[in-house]
Amino acid sequence: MSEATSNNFIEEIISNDLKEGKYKSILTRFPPEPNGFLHMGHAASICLNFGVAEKFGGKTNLRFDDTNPITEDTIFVDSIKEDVQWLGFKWENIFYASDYFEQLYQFAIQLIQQGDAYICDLSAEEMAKQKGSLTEPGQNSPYRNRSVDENLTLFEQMRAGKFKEGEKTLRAKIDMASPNMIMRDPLLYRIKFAHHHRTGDKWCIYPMYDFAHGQSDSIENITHSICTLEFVPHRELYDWCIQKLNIYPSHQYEFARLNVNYTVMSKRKLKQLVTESLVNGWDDPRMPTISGMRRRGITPNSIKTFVQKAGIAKREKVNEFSLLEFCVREDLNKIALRRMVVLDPIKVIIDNLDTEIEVEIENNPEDEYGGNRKLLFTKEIYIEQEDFMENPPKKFFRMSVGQHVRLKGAFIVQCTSIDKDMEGNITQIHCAYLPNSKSGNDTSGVKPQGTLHWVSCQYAIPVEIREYDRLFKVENPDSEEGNFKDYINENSLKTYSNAFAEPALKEASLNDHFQFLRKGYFYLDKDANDEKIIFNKTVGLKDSWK
RNA sequence: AGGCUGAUGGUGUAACGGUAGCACAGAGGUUUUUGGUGCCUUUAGUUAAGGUUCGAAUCCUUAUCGGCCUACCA
Repeated sequence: MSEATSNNFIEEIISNDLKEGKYKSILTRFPPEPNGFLHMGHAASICLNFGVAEKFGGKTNLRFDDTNPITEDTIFVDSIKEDVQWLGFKWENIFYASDYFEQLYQFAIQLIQQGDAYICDLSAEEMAKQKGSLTEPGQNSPYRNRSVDENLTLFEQMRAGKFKEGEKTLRAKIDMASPNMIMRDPLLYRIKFAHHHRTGDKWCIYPMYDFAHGQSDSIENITHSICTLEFVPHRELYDWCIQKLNIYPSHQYEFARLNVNYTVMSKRKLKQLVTESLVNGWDDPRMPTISGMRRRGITPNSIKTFVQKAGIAKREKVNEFSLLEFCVREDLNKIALRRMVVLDPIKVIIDNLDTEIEVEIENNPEDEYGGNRKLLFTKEIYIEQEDFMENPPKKFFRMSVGQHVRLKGAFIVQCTSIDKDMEGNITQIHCAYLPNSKSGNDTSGVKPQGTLHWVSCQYAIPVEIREYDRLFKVENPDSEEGNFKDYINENSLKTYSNAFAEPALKEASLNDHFQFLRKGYFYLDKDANDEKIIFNKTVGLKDSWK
């Protein structure tokens, strides 16, 4: 099997670096901040970082970028670990930026000693004012030329808690006229009297992202530090720090974040949906979070395939949700156990049947070793309301008076009449079955055009089915006028509380993925219990009938 | 406006100066005891204008359009 898949531009860079002997092996890292749950965009980053390492025989560290104690928490650390593992990746080491706080502090001292950093007394507002604009240079801070000794003393006092929050900062001395705003004497350290999830109250000064990330990469000897496009302007500072400190030269490469239409992919917005109860938590099956997708029944394989098909490039892009659906169906079609569930039932009476007849149906036609299961065909069954029409259009292959249909795995039936209530609603349907049409032994010669799924009224178990639609009404909520929440699809959750499932589904577990025949792929909800069995619809089947 | 960055069918992605290909979506057909799956066919593209070259999606120039950057967030 010749590997024909071409490299993406990151893999191309790595491949060349390896070829030129720049590195003997590569080391990447996935660097989430533990302040929220991972989403599809993170999945892309995970697949990229771990994927290139696997592809080129390297390793990947999981590193928590925990330099802002205000927002970070161990519950996020735990969920992130779980999600990465669930996707099927193994990290070489787990590190935390906070592991390096002492080392980072020493790096800061080195910068001060070299005259490359200074303590600044400006407030946030004053600093912003002096920053200049995109077209105008900024002004130097009046504190820019403090002596090395004074800076050293002040920095030591900052660490010792001698100053209030916001009173002093450590700044890099670079260039207030740089066309790159990031390089206009950026903040390196700020004072925060906050409890850190790992270092506790040991520190009251914390490094900024720009002073922590590159150095952390360098300390770990990361060869390729892969991040998203918005960090492009930070690369100049990333390189500046490494060069001034004269430490291991990790290099940063940027790719376009992954977006999917009809949803949002920013931690901030997802958090808003959760805190304002617009969805039912981070793992709501409508959320593009890893935990939401897991709960919905989307498999790690299909996420990986999707990310792979979506590709890695440098231009902003929005992928179609239908590509994800395709990947999910492709995976689930091979592994999902076939079962019959009637979501919206109507009763059918087989008038000429007075016994129970055992029938056998395959568990998965795509799996020759999948085996069969037995079901009882009984006098009273449920079918889907939408599978019957009193006045059918020409191409309606389902049930209508006089028409023959096959009941999956059982018999051919012919509808004889319908009962209605006072208001004219159909209450039940009468049929006659063809005794010589049993599935597998059909000698009736009748060839119905349609096959319906069904459950026995007597043996079916009640279940709740939750069906999900897109979370937003517009393709790209981010680029619409006004607030993204104005475009929420208020009908994104539809609950069938009256559904009936074949008995085998009593044994459903979180290890099983199901295809409910003619309806779609379904997955047991984690909140289901013995009293209430709940299934989430993962994705529907392709439907070529309108 | 300053800097950085990008532009290939509806969407996403290849082609590394030499036949614009693949996937999804769409359309049509075929198979089928799931209107599923499989299989077959098909529609549709190099932002624009110049230039270099035997030959340009690719190199050069200009234009146009998009994204990002002025948080004591990451």
